[in-house]
Amino acid sequence: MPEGHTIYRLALDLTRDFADQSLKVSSPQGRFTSVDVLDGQTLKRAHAIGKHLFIEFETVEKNAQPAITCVHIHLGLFGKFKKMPKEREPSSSVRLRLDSEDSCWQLTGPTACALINADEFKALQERLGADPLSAAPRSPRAWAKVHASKRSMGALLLDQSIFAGIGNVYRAEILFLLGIHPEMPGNALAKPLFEKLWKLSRTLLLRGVEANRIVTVDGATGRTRKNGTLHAYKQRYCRVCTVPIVKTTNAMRTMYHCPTCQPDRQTKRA
DNA sequence: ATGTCATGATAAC
DNA sequence: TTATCCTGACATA
Repeated sequence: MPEGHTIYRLALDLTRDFADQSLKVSSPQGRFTSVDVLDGQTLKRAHAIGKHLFIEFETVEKNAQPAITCVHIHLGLFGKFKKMPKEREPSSSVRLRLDSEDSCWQLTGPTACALINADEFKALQERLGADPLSAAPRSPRAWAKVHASKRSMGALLLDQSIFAGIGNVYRAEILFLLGIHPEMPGNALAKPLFEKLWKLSRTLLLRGVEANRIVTVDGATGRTRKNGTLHAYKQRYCRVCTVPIVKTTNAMRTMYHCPTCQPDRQTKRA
């Protein structure tokens, strides 16, 4: 499930496998047209902001100083970026393939995969809000936006210009764990509870990076399919109070909440 | 075998 | 608010 944890983990894994190595870079699908610029160049690092992945290459052209060339990738709903056995032949749907001596990664189905210049990177950086994975444990700007908004907490958590990296699964889980009704307006959230929310987002995302999947239930390993790893998202019954989970729509996305554990649409204190 | 929905985001109305 | 893009898993027939 590509929410922020997936992208952060990808950045770590790509950096681990490829940093400071010259790579064979190709687009078997042919839709990443500027891929030639990167072939044979050195990958310096990969990093993430929210659900956006950036891979930086040091590119050297003839008679020119080395420059940094940045690839911007967004998986969207369907994208996958996975490590493959090196001997695997790329299928015709592979948008981007990276090969080192030892490792091979393939990208399929992304919403975005393109070179961007420094200005375009800057614009993205400014468009995105703070990422709980990379930013300080508190985010004054996110608080200011939430505090000033009468939009629902469900909508605000999905807003990438406020919480970069939170997706539909994490929003359901975070609101459940804090007992916040998804329709509660942002301006009704007391500051201490916002601080808790930010810290919890960071904790859960970090756990997601480690497990490489979303785990919000304490003690759930996520290894077996039977022991659920989630509290509310796509769950039938609340595992705390056993009441049926309610399915609604919030900000045009499916929302799940427990009517007993998240009863209160009014002002909430921590 | 066919249809529906999904972790996301954008453009256009 | 809707249509649209990309792909795969699951449900229904």
